[in-house]
Amino acid sequence: MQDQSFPTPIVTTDAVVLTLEDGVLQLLTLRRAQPPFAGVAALPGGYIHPQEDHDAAGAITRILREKTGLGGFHLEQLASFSGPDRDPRGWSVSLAYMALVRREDLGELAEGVALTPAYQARDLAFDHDDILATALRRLHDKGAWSNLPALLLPSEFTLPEIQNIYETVRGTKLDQSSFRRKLNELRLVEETGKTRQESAGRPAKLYRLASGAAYASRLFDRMI
Amino acid sequence: MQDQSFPTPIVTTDAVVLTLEDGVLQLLTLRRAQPPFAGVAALPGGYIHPQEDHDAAGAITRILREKTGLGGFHLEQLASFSGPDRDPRGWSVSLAYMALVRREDLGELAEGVALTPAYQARDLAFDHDDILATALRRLHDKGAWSNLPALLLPSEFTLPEIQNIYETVRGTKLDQSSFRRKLNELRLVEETGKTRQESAGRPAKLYRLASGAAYASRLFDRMI
DNA sequence: CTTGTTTCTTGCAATCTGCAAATATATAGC
DNA sequence: GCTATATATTTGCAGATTGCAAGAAACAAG
Repeated sequence: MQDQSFPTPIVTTDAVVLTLEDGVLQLLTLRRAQPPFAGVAALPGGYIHPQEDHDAAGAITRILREKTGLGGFHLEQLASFSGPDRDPRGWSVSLAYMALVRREDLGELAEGVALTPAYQARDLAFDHDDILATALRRLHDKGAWSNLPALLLPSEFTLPEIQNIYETVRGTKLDQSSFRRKLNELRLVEETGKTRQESAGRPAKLYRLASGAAYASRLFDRMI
Repeated sequence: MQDQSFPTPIVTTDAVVLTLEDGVLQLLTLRRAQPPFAGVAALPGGYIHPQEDHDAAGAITRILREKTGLGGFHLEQLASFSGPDRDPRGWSVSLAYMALVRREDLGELAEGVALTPAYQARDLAFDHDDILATALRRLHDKGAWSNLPALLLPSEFTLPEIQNIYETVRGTKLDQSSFRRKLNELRLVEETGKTRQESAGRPAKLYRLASGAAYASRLFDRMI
């Protein structure tokens, strides 16, 4: 750490914003107005403003608010992505975050903002395909032992719905009775007293996330 | 991502280098020669050199080689640390890595380089205490389901030794028969045919890490 | 050869999981 | 209303996994 006689990297921050719509995991993208990659879909992101941002998490929070109106979501660091080629403007670093949002908290989508099925999204600007893949992997991993996937659900949901999001992020079917046994043991959800019925069949009870359960322990002992 | 009319953050990279000496987890520190924090122990780190570094991992690899002579270790990204106060020179970002090294690959320690017990290390320069805490947490978490702690062991080790490092990073005792059963199921280790005897008692067989086992699945189904 | 020490192995009760069947509550058609 | 169909929810239990504890093995020292 001597004198800094080197060109300093460009520093940006980007976010993989995920939500659940009709049982499908959706990625929020922005169509870029300016070069580079003008017209291409990209993760929301931008420069850090040292004068106003308290840290990188504060920067991405500000950027998400400015560009999508979003406020109130689960935010966690993903990783950093760096190198000379990922941004045509020069050697750059992106501090990548993952944000999990309830669809109802997203409201109407502003101009240029779109939702696309997360597992099909491709050809994003920069190396954003890689960043997305990292987020999906993280969600997969934490799906084995945390309540992270549940944060995507609406405020009230059914047991088939919560099982479905876990199956989606894990990419496997889960045993229904085992899943519910765990939900009870961990006190992850609590009944609202209401029920809901789509199509024919027995109505499903509605649940909400239990207040204290920011993080449960693992869901299944034997989940990989 | 419009014009960059803002002061750009300082970008550095730092590494928590851990190794095992006499069964104790040790942190590699450098005594700082220059301000800020001259004379204080710090994690090895430095500026990224966009001209010569292919990415941040390349930068920290170069820095570790230059400052400690080290080459050949397990390296993984930890997190980024950012903000206006962590470095007196201004708003900064550190891309933090964790490196796990065999003590035998570290050789003689160069001037200014020291090993200190990782769980007792305190009052490091900058926010390096926080970075160390993040590394120890990561090692704790991955100790539940990966072979990461085993990468700290010498090339030949005994079963009590490998169990000890897992118990150290997890902070708990593990059942001996269960631990060995898993080691066998996962084919994490293989016998060398040799034995070793310290003090009294039955000699311990020597093992090496199995070649293919870069990452096993979880060690114990029920480990948190 | 007996005792002490450390390593290694085995047996088994208690717990956890996955499968499958049974039960509950609705709609739709007659 | 009654039956068939559909979806949600619960229950029972065989089989797998784990933690505990005791046993067996290999060496040093007296």
